[in-house]
Amino acid sequence: MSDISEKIKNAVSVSVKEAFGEECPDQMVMVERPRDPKMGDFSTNIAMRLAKALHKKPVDIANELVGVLKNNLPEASDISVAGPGFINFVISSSALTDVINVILDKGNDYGKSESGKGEKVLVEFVSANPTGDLHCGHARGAAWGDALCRIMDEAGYQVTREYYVNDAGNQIDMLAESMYSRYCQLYGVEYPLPDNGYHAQDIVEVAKKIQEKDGDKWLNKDKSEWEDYFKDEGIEMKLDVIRQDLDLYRVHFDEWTHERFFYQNDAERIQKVIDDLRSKDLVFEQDGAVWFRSTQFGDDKDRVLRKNTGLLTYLTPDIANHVYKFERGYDTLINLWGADHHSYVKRMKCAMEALGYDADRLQVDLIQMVRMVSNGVEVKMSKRTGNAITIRELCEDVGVDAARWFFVSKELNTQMDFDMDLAKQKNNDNPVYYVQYAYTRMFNILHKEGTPEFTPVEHYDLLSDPKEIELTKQIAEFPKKVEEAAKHRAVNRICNYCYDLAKLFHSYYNSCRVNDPSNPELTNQRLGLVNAAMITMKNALDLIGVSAPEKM
RNA sequence: GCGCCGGUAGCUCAACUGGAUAGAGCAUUUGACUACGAAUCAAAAGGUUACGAGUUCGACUCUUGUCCGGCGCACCA
Repeated sequence: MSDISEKIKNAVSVSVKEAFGEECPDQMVMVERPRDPKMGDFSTNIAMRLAKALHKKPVDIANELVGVLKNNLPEASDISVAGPGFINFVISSSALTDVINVILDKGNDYGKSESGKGEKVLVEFVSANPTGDLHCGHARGAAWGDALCRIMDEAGYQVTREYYVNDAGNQIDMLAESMYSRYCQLYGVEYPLPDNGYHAQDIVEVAKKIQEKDGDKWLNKDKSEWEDYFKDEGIEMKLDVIRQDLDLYRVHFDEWTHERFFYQNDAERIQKVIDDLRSKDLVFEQDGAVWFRSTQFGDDKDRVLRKNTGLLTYLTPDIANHVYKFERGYDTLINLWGADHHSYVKRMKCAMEALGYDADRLQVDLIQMVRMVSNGVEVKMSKRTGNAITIRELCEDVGVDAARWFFVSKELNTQMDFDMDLAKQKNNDNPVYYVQYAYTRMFNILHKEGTPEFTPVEHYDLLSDPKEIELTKQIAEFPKKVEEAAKHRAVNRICNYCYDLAKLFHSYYNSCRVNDPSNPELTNQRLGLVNAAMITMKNALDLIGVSAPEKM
C-alpha cells in the first residue's frame, strides 16, 4: 500500500468505527486534495456525511475524530478541523515522497490498476461506412474512442476495440452504382450517377484502380454481371484507405465485424432475432411490413424490422450484431455514436431488453458535432479537394499530436469548435506544445552533459520546497486519475492532468534548480523526482495517444 | 409540438459527480534570460455559473419552470 490517500481513507474508516462504533465502508470516505495547499495536503468531508446518522454537529464529530486519527495515521504531521467540519491532513514530506521509488520501480506500468476488475468491455467506435474517406467528424470519435480504450485498459478492464463495417444494404448499392458511373466516364461512356450516390473524388480513384486492374472488361455489361464485383472491390478499397488513415492517426482495431456476416447462411442470425422477438409476441405485421413492438419498452413508436419491400431495415442486422457481442462474452458494450443517432439509442436498448439482456449493459456515449474553424469562421470544405476535410488532411495540416489532443481535451457531449489555426501553432498558445515542452525539459535535465548520474536512494527526505511537494502530490495521484477517467469515461480528464502536471513542472523548474553542484545529495534526490515526473508524463501522454518528444 | 445535448471571465475551456474563497490558458496590464531550453515563469485585473423557484449544514452540480443554441423525430443508414 503505497498510496498515501488510500492510507488516509483506511485510517478514517477505522477511526470512525473506534470513535462512534459506526460501520464506515471505504466508499463512504472521500479523501481529496484541497484547492488551496495552505489548508493541508489532503482533506475529508466525512464529518458532514455522518452528521445525519450520528445526530451530531459536523464540527463536533470532526473534533472527536481528530484525536483518534492522530493515533491511526503516523504519516500525518498535523490534523485539524476547518470550516463547516472538514478534517485537513498535513502529511510529512517523507511520507509523500516515498511515491518516487514506487514510480521508478514501476516505470511504464505506473498508472496501471485493477480497478476495472478484468471486466470484459467491447468498445465500438468510428464504424464509418466504407463509402468515403474518414473526415473530421470521425476524427473526434476515433481519438476519443482510442484513448478511452487505452485508459480503460490501463485501469484493469479487458478491452476490445471493434469497428462495425456497414457493408450491406442500400449505401453499398449506391457505392457500386457510383463507382460504375465513374468507371464508364473514364471511357467517355455515359452511365447515370444517382443523386443520392457518392459524388466525391475518392470514388473516381477507386474507379481508376478497377480500370488499371481490369481495363474495359466491365464496359457495356449488364448490371447483374458487374454489380457484385464492384461492391466487393469498392468495400475492400475503401476499407483499405480507412485502415491506412486510422493507422496514420495511431488508431487500431482488434475486431472488424461486417454487417454482411449477419446475412450469411440465409441471414440465420438475423432471422433468429426476429424469431426470438416473435416468440415473445413482440412482432406484428402491418402495411406489409414487419414491426418490433418497441413501445412496450418505452420507445416513442414501434420500429420496422422488415420493410414492405422485403428488405431489412438497418436496425435489424444491428440488433443481431449487438446480440453477437453479448454472445462472445462481453460484460459491457460501449458504443460511440454521432449525436444525430441519439434516437437510435433508445430503440437498441429496447431491443436488448426485449431479448432478455440488461439494457444497462449497453452504454452509448454520443459524440456531439464538431465545427472546424479557421480565422473565426467555420470551414466546411477542404480548399484542396472541395469535399469535407479528411482525417489525412487534418493530420498533415495540424499534426497527429495536435489533432488528437484537441479532440480529446473537450468533453464528448458538448459541441466543439476545432480551432485549426491554434492547433497549427507551435508556440505557448497551443496547449499541446506546452505539455510536450515540459516533457522535453525533463528529458533535457536528465540527459544534459554535466548532469550527474542519478542513483536511487531509500528516502527522498531532502525534498522540501513547496513546489517539489506539489509536484510529488500530482504525480502520486496519477493512478487514481486514470481510474476515475476510466470509470466515468471522461478521457478529457487525462488531458487536464497532463496540463496540470506540465504547469507544476514548469513552475518548479523556474523556482528550483535541479542540478546544484554545491549540493550533490539534493541534486540526486531532485533527479529522482524529475525521473518520476518524466515517467508519469510519458505514461499519461501515451493514454491519449500523444507523443512525448525528447527534442522539439 | 415531442425527445436528446449544451449555456460558467471579453474568447476557448476546467471544476475530482453535492464540498471550503468557481479555477486555467488566450487577450489586457506589470515584472524576470552573464546558471538546467524564455516554446518558460512570477503577479494584477476580470464572475449574480443564462434566468426564476425548490431540495439541505452546503448547489455550477440534484428537481422543476422559462429563455437561447445545436441535433434528432423514416418502411435512410
